[in-house]
Amino acid sequence: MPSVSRTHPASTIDYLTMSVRVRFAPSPTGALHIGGIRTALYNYLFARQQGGTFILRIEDTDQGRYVPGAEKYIIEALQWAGLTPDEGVEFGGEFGPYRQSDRKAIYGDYARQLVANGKAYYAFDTPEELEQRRAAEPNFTCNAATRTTLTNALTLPAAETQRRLDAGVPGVIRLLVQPQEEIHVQDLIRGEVVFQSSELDDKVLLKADGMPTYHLANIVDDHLMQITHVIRGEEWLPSTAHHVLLYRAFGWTDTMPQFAHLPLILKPEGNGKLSKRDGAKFGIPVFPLGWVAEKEEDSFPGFRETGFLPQAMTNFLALLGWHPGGDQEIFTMDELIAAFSIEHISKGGARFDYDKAKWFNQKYIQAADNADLARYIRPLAEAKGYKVTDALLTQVAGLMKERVTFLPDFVEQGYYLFEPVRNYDAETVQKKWKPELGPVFAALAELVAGFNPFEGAALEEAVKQLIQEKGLKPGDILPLLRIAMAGTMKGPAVFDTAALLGREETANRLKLALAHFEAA
RNA sequence: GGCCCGUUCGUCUAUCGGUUAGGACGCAGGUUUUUCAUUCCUGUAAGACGGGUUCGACUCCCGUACGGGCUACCA
Repeated sequence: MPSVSRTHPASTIDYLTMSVRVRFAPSPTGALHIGGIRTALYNYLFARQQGGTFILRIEDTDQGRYVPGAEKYIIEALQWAGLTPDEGVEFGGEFGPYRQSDRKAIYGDYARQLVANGKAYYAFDTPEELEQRRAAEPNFTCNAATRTTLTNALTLPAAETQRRLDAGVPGVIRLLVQPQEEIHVQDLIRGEVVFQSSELDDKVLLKADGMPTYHLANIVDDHLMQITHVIRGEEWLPSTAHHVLLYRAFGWTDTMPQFAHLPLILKPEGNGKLSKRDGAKFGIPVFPLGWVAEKEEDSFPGFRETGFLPQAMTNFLALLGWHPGGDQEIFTMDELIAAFSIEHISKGGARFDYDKAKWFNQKYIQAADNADLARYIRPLAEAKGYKVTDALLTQVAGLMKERVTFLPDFVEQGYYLFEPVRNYDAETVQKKWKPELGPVFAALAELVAGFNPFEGAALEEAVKQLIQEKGLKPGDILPLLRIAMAGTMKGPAVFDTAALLGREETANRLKLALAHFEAA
């Protein structure tokens, strides 16, 4: 009879004395999806709160899926989001290397140790042979019921197995899953989840190319790096049974990390989890940073390029699947850290709500310091060819921040704060302009030209007085004044705009607008 | 198909056996601003279904339906 090893409760004492160590372990297979950022965020929040360590490990064991630039992207994205790792690739640490391809030698030894202990075995079936079996037998999987019909160390004479190994015949190492066992996983979010080992397959641990599979590398690294909590996506829940089996096989159950499986982020509309293609499909960013590919159609903008403040994105993501209770919506990073708790993570999938994301951004822009906003606006303004000063940008920020959603809105909606008016709103001109207003405009221009100091409130008072003297109402002139300054009926208070533009430019715009009105 | 997870307003969620089921986004109306936006106010709308357990169930249990994930020498 196979020996039945049971999960014995991990000695909780260890967790009380051991400092928290969590890791974010993405594969460099392309741009990091917003769901990945959320996973990183939760790990980060937990680490910070517990006074623990947040580690970045790169899981690049699949050479076929490796995408150049992806690792750099991941690091940049984490830093932009304010989730800088304490340890990991590019960040150093005592437990490196942190890139699995650089740890290749380690895994083979551990896999062979399992073979030596009878917990794993060599298997020589080729991918093609297995594919044929799967095609022929609907529910075929490699396990206790089928492994005796396959080509492996359990069915081959010992001498033949050795001959193949010596000859370098390609083969893999598979976990020997004992049937008839119950595997209990204690998930911090979902409670106890039970699996029947007879339903599990003999997972490949070491591939024919000598690289480990996710399962092996993950367990070995989490153990070696002394990871205390594994916070990852729900898609890993089914394979957690295998992971528990691996901890048992290695004899590491005492220090096995605690698991927390996060709910998935769902598409904005329709069914299924959010995917890479949804960005293009719905015309919204689903990545933190843009991705620049050789082909135009493979490139896309991210939250950053769309004009999100990183804090707005993280606040939005934090609440997508987690809530501390209470009515608070806006949280600083420090508040998130203080309030975070794994227990309050929801179980059900959360739909990606772009409207909510936009609202957060708007709120964060409104609340931001003008000088801080100026730093974000500068590159956008310079890209348009505007020559700007910090003083100007700070003023623009102050004038516009209550009416924008994205950072680029400052220079797009508020373009007339940087360059001449491009066109005048015809409808307003038609409705408000009368030839007899010409002299009034001339008087206005004169007033402006001699107005000193050129300050908004005082100018407003003077202009309104002038309007009154001419026997007109503010409503007769102010809309036209606005059109002269901005060309549109949308925007900041006219006199604030004029003050920002300065006396000379204001007078100039009055003159240009008058010419336009009279020609119309 | 098999295994696993899930299910409160359209969306994100609160509630941890006793509430007129609360908040936020969105939407609608109003207010403020002689523009737009902001602000503020009001409205809108929910416990998938069926059985239990209980004095009492959104909350616990079972079933069904629906949704999702996994089922690779991918992670």
